[in-house]
Amino acid sequence: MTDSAENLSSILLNPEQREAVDHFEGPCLVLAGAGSGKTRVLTTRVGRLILEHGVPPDRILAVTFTNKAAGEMRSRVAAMLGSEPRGIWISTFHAFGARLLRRHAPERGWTRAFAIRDAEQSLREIRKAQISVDVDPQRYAPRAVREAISRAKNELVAAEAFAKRHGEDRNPLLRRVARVYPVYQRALKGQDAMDFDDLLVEPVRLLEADDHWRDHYRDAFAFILVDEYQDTNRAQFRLLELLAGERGNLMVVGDDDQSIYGWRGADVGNILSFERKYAGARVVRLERNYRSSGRILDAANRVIRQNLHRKEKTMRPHRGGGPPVTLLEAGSEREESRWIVAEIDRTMLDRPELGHGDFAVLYRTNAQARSLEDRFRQRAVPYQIVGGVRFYERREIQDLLAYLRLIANPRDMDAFDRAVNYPRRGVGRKTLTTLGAYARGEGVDLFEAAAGADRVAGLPSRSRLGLLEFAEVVRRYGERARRDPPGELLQDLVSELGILELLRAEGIEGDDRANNALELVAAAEEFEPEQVATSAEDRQGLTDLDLFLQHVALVTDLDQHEDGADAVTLMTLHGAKGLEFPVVFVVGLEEGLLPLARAREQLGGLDEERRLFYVGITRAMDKLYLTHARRRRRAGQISFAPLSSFVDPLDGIVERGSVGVARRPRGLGGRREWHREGTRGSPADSPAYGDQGDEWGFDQDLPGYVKGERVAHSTFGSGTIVELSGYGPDMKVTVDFDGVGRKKLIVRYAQLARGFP
DNA sequence: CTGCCTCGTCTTTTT
DNA sequence: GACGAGGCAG
Repeated sequence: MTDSAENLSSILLNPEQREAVDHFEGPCLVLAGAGSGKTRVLTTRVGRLILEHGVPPDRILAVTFTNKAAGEMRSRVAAMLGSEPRGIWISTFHAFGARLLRRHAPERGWTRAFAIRDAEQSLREIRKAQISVDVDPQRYAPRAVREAISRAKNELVAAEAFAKRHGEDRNPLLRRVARVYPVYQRALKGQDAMDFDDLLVEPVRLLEADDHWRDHYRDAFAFILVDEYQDTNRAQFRLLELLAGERGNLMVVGDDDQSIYGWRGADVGNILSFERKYAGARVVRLERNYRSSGRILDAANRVIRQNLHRKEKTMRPHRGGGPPVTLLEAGSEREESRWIVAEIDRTMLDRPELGHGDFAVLYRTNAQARSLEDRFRQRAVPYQIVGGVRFYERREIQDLLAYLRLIANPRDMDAFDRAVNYPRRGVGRKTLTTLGAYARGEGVDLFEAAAGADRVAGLPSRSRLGLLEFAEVVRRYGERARRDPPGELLQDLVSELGILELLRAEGIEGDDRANNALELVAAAEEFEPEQVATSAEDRQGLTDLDLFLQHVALVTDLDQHEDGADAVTLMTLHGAKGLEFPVVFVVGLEEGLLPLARAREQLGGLDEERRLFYVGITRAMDKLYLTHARRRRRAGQISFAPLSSFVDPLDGIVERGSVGVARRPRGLGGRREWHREGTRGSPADSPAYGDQGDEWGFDQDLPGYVKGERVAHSTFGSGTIVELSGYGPDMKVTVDFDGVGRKKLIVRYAQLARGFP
């Protein structure tokens, strides 16, 4: 980026970009297609507001979705202005919410040191809540319950309102959620904890309820800018609305074609709502693409045109044709990985100006990273996997964090449960039940009960001792936390508990785990409270440990992507949004994987998958590869799937190749459905079916049932196939029979009749 | 009573 | 391939 060298007013902008940058007061909607320079527009506008309009930086609020995007904006603004403007608010929605709540949580019933629960922790809390209101976690998956609660929060439906609305719902899940949600919410509050969604919801409640603070912040944030606006959910829209007020100095930048977070409650409709709410808003469209070659852009346009409900726009190339898009068919994911790594080697020989950092491999699911990683390792090609098993979600990290959380907040029962028996202290389920009963009887919390384990009847001496020792450690560190920095606390804790020795003794992975623990210590030592709470006033009453924990909860691995690194980037399509690479591989283009099979079950799900594909394509600057594997291991099973239908519109413009695929007659097995195969006993296990010349005969053997197909059964009547599994004689179908419900049938016995209406 | 083992289920994407 | 549940041995 040469922006820093350029004088602000001489930055090259096209007329549309200039219009957006020049926009001063009032609402403005920027529809910015992929690669149209939206970050440049946002950062340049921030620069102009400060330099040319004299707006104090602390009255500018810029919100993004990811820490990565926030960091990018921050550094580009700094580069443009020579240094980071003091006091400017650039952060993610969630970090912004957390920052407001650090000031105002007491008005909402939490303390300012509130704990932030990550997804895993929420799940455990929900499971507990389910059990307490007698909703069987086996029957109602806690994940599904969490999703429902999260959706409700995103739509600003509080627990009581939800209970009232859905207590008698026809949908049995929602009826259960109506019971769980209030209990879950009370449990969080009782432990001084919030989940991610609360970080958005509670600020909204605060501003809605309190005129004084609403006016205060409206005045404080004279100008608001929002990146990736298409990904906002209802709560976020409301928050913006409250902050912008009537004045509406609000610039939102988004692209409906890149809306890929619908599953998380994002509502593209917010683009329409914006136009409705701010009827006089200026609308600017950025349709010139500066990133991709003409060929790549052509492919992108062809793909996205398949979506019907979109704001019509066509990205126009700024660059010439470039090499053709390559479509590769591989026999298996191993072949796919091999070929990709080999192709990277080849390309680097051809084009010595490229480094490993110029390549990216993008996939739909994190699991796909595995076979790629194997191959990159084998061939010693440097790579970085971004996302996946997140550092802060690792067991050893969570164990240590649990101590810190409990030290900071003895009310945190999730932390208590996790830390109390780590390292092993002979405290198991029974001991905890006994302790819990005692605590309830005495009206104290678990932590106090543990500290008084002496007085608890019916505990084995080993458990009693363990509890006392544990309580003593936590108490002692709790006192230290008031003055000592988190790095020091953690360092001492790790050595006092003998964590490293314990982890190293675990065998193969032990050393890695121990190193991770050390990395956490290092992260704690490097932590500067000023990063999180800039003003001394915001830090008042909070320990550095409190701030460290709030910070950690909002950091993900995705932020650790290094642009400068000499390594191929491996990440999900979701993770790739906002990035660009000279050479991009979009892999796993199979029906059922991209698009994911489950997406078909949701309204608009397929369109969202296609947008995801579009996002992947538009990351590429010079060369784009699309790959698919005929056979792939998924969830311990082998699946077969034909080429994704998403590639159809590229017919005729792609250069095709294949590797490790036996030739087969056309017209056979061309059906667009993917089938799952049991590994056990299937011929795929035998060495004869290696990577080459593999599944000859497989496709032909598969009874041609297709998901969605209508069938009839002598007893159950007619129905629709909703699931296929198993292989050959073991093949099973799940059929949703009209009026009878779902039945899983073994094809061999079921004698299904086909071709039913 | 705790801890280890096996079994079965489900696994999309992320702040 | 990960995690929870449930069973069993020490």
